[in-house]
Amino acid sequence: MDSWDDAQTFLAVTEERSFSRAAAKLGVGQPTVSRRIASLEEKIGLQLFRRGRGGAELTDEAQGLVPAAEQMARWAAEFVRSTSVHESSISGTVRIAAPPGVAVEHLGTFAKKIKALHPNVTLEVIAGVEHLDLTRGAADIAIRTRPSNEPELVILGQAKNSLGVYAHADYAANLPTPCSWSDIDWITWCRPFDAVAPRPMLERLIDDFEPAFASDDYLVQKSALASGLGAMIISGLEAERHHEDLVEVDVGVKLPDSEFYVIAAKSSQSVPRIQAIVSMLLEEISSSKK
Amino acid sequence: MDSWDDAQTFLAVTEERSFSRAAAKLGVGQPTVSRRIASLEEKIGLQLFRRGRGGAELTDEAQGLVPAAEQMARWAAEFVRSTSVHESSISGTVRIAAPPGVAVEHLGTFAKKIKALHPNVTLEVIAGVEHLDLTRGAADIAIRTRPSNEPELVILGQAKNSLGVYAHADYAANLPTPCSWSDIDWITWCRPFDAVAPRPMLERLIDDFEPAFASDDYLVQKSALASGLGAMIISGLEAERHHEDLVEVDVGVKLPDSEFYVIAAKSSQSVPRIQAIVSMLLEEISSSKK
DNA sequence: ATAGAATCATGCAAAATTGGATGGCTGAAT
DNA sequence: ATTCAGCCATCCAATTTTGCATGATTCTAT
Repeated sequence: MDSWDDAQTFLAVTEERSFSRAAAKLGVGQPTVSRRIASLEEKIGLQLFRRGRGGAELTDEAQGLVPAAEQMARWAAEFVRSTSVHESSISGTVRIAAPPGVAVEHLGTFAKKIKALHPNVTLEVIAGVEHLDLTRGAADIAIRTRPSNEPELVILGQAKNSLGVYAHADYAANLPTPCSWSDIDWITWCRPFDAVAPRPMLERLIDDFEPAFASDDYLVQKSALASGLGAMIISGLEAERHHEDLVEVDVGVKLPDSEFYVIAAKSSQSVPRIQAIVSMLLEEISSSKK
Repeated sequence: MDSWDDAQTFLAVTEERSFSRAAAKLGVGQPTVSRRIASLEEKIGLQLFRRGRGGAELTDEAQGLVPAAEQMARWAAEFVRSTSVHESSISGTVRIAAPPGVAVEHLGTFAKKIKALHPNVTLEVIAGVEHLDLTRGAADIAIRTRPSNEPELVILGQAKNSLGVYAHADYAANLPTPCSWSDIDWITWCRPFDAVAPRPMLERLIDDFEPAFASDDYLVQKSALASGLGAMIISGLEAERHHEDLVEVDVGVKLPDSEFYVIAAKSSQSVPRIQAIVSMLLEEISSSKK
């Protein structure tokens, strides 16, 4: 009769498409999930998942259970947020989701400022491109490259970064002038992040685009850049902050600015610790805007 | 970190205004609720309930947690319903909420018909006037005297009953002719059902209305009626069905018909066993209409 | 083919949760 | 004033739930 547990377990398996991953997400053991699903299946007399090598796949008959479970999850997150409204001190954990580049480049130093001002706040940065559901509390704040139009979310701020093609001086010296897109040895993302900016843009601009180097790790890309392997598209701010020996490569056109949006669930704004981090984040953004 | 359990327990205590009643509702022991609430209070650092002699009262600071928990409950009920959509056989439990009069008078015999057609369905009749929340699965079907305008509910059918004043022949013989409202010894509801029809109507019609006899139990009222203590307002159908020795008392005016609405949560209609019971219920109603 | 790596299911001991009994408290009725 | 009935908190034994280790299975890659 405990439908709440059932729904929670069911949803986790549905979303993770795996008993073991669902267990990890729920913070329990894999056998527990296995048994819970088995008992739920027995209770309602219907196979919910096809177990296979690749994990667990939702059966057609079980599709109908998903929406209600999703709504429960949404309101569960809302419940958690509402428990934080009255917290007296700015403390706890705040999770920020950001694209890998932004995360590596900006949030580390930002975390330091936060620690200075709010020593009891732990910042968790989730670097990735997965579309985490803020309404469900997968993260508290997201930095995204596209604005959101979900009604439960709100855009708290936005920033523009002027982008440029940068390379190590030694590498740039060997480039022809004028230099075209296809002359450059590009360093960018590889699977599973091959849809992360700026790679899609490069693929649009260059026929049969093939990067000279690619990594799923931003720091690895940067080290390749520093070694003079090729060029990357990064923000001017970033270039001047860390790598004085980087120079901008003139490709004849001005790159469009990259945009970032700071997004949160509406109700997050009434949670003191999230409010505090957001306001620092917005300040950080506006001060770096020039 | 298990906010789902927390929310469930919190909501139960909020609604029952008592740890022990909440425990009963959840099907766990009272100490369990006590501990769960205590641990939740500790977790969020806020007293949620004022414990007192009369039970547990929500503190002002905790009011904000209610809406999210309510929504979770709503979708939990929805989840349960969705698990029943694919049930192959018409079986399980169907809960019908009805005003006490209707419940006693009609649903007993109705239950017999259902058992004949669907032997695996258990009918649970909740006789009462509390406004049970159908969207949360407190009941599957409700018979109410007023239509509902909640968007999540749907009116599946309605019926009219012609009402009349009935009394035992011996009692009626001693009434003056013509007979007025205040001449009659009325038998009707008492606390806590003093707002149930037809008592409010009687109080409107008769100054300083005081029933000759009142009970919170419909059967007790009927037995008082049969004993010739006084008169009751019941439907003609009901009068002729059970009590051949009852006669209608002419009070000079035709009483307004009483109306009943059969109501269910929208999504209940896709649950086979509920669908089956509803269709029988509607048939029953239309056949008794004449 | 065959080894391998990933999955979910199962057996069993350990840990967490539970509930019954009990105690303390508070306000109402005698 | 005192009993009383109802409430929640606490203690401890019993049950349930859990997790680790292992087994069975299936598809992939060599």
